[in-house]
Amino acid sequence: MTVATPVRIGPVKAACSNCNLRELCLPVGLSPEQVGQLDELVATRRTVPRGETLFRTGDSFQSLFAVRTGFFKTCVSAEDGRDQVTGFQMSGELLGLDGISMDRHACDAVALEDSTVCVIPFHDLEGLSMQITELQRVFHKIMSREIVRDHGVMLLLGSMRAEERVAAFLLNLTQRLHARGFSRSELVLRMTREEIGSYLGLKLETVSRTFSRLQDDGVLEVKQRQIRIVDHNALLQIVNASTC
Amino acid sequence: MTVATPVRIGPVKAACSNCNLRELCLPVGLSPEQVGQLDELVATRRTVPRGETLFRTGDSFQSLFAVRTGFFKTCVSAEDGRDQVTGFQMSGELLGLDGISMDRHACDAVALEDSTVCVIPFHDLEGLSMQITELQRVFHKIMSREIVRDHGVMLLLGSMRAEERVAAFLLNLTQRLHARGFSRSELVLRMTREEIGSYLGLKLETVSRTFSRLQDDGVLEVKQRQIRIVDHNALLQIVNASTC
DNA sequence: GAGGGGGTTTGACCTGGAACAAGCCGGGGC
DNA sequence: GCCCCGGCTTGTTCCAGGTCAAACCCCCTC
Repeated sequence: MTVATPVRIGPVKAACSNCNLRELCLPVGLSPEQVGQLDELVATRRTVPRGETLFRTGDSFQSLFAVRTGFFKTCVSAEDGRDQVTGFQMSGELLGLDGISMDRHACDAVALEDSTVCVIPFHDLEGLSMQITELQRVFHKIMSREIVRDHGVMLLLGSMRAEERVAAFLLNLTQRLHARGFSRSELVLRMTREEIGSYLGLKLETVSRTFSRLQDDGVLEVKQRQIRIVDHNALLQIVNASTC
Repeated sequence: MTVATPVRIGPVKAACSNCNLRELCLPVGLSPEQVGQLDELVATRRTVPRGETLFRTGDSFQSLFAVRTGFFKTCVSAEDGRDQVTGFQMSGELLGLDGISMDRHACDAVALEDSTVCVIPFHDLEGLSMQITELQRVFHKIMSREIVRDHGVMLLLGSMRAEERVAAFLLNLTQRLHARGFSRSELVLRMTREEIGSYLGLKLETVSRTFSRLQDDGVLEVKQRQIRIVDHNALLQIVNASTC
């Protein structure tokens, strides 16, 4: 039984049972036996080197993917080439939910660092979730959570100002990283200023200026992609600041 | 067996089997017997007078709702009171998917005209979809479609200019209305300029000005909430126009 | 038919973020 | 070591859309 190394290409045996992301991923709340049944289904992994796509708009949809290690962005593009980053995914998060509706992927998923994903054949997942109530429930919650998240992004894009967007973005990232055992106050951005800008509906210069301003104000320390949150409360206040 | 009248309040017997929205709603693609099983489940209707909420953020989540007649908006609000319209729902469309993730609704649903909805107890729906593969599949597709739609809105909010947003909005509305047998070129807006603006991330004045400009350019005829699309292609061009 | 009020239009002005441009910084390759 | 290049910062200018204000329109009520 081979062990996956970061550079290895091709399928490798996965196993939810001994995965430390159990509590953040599809198996959340399932009994050990049920997770065992999932193991059968989630049999393979795939490695995706930095910069490569996991899937692309229009690709036939067969499987969902759970990020095991690494970091992804998803983006949709208009006919005219403009594109929009719709999300950043880290370990334990699912990719590909958009593909279910038309049996084709509706966005591109790109690895922002060398990554590995677990391949979850969707047909099999539907089958198993007809046997395991809890699995069905978890899956529905995950889809619903994505919808709620998207609505939050709409609120951000539709009614927040640049500084608020950046603050909300940082708080969201650190909160998710913290759930994975990382520091609440230090983070390394995996994406460029341009990708952040696309996600937040801002230009990269605006993102950069906003970081600089927050640094001047003593809220952040910014060294390229290394961010230290000096004043967490200030960030919270920026997000909640009513525009009155 | 009573018949629902528009002003009647309270539950009334529903029936998917003889509903003319079958092909746009949850039963799409199910066999007659399967739709019969759905009938058992979708037993009640509710009327919602114009201006009233169907559910509110924080309400305990029990059921999904299928719009039968009328028109809704959903909106999320930030702590500071700002709010963002996240969607407009017409007949055949589902409301409440956001509630699954936390067992509480995560947005408000408000009727923009006197409306009726079919009540779909979610627990029962999950139960039935463990028996009917096709129902499970349809439901997953509906959730996924919502995610894809949301990503489209993010693209709109993140990277389109006012005129493009308004054009995309009108094309989307007419396309959905057309699927329900209405004209492709005439529509009556059910929402205010302010609600359109909130959805599109614009101020009501900007929405109004954009309508006026499109009217001056001979693309639309606007009489208050009555809109006639004079030049459908022009709208398409506005949306697809690359910014080069 | 007078009055009122919510929604809408239009005008004048202002500003936050975009656009353009120049320089900087840091890591990788030779 | 040096150079190169992609990503980042910072300065300047500009404009789309926001803000504020006034008037208008339609419908409803009395």
